[in-house]
Amino acid sequence: MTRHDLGVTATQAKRPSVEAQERLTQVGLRPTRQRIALIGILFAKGDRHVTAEMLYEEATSAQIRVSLATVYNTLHQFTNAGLLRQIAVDSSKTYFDTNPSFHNHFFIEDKNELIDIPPTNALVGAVPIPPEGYEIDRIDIIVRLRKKRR
Amino acid sequence: MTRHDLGVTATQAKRPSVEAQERLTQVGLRPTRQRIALIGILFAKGDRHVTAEMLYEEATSAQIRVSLATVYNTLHQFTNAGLLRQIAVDSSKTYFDTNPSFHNHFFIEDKNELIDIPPTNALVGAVPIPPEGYEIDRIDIIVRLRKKRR
DNA sequence: ATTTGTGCAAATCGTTTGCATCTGA
DNA sequence: TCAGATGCAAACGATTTGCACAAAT
Repeated sequence: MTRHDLGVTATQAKRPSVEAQERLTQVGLRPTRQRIALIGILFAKGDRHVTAEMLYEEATSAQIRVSLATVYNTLHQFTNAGLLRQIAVDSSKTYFDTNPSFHNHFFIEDKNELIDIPPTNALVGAVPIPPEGYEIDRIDIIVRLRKKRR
Repeated sequence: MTRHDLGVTATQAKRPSVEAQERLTQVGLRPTRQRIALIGILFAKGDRHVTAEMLYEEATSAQIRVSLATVYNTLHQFTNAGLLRQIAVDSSKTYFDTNPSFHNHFFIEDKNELIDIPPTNALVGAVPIPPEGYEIDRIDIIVRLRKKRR
């Protein structure tokens, strides 16, 4: 079980999960009803790439009462806590990745979909040396894909 | 002289440039007053990373009458024509790079500044294989920098 | 003369904020 | 009890759009 996999199934998402509660407490966030529910949805099924709107829709249709503003707050709190990673694909929507460890992404332009690049297929290289006084915060690599024209 | 360097100096930017006109015609855009002026500003001094707002300010203070909407239009037209490259650093502002050829960027987080990674310092590696039916449009690599803490 | 571009203001859209109310420790 | 969290609606900021007018071919 990886660090970001809480082992919560989709059906469990609605019920308070002990694991989710512990996880929240660990990172210094109060285990509220909304946060427990959201953490449940986010980590229920493997790695995901969600927008605030997507998560909000999903929570709402799962009978979880939560406001969009709280979804935004929660996503940022989880990101600061290291549970999520933020990804900038374009200047409109912001995506959040449930796998915070370093890896790269394919972005399928005609579907606005973000998928992990399998590690066996990864783009790796020398890490550049930052200018004096700065250090690397993180490296974002996005490989943009378009439909192959034949 | 590189392909994207028109050799136009800052002082020439205000006067219609034959080179700018030719360049526009080449890519199928009518050489209008605004487009000639903007192309002049953009390529006057080496590689740059501008936002629509930045370019608009610069044009305005150089006595060039142009609307912000036209700046947006023009930036997109130039991008489609291959004169510029669009860079997504975060989900607020959109940056345009006057060097459309492949290279990577440092993003200085505390200054919201984008700079080229010198080629000698570049991050290169194996190019990942896209999923079936897709091909690589482009690869965006952004190395985010924060002030070194001592 | 016809097509294309421009400017303005209003509209859009994702995201943030202010503030009253609620909740968890 | 009471700091911290939530919900709502209003505010925001970057970008886009509709449309009348202007400029280029």
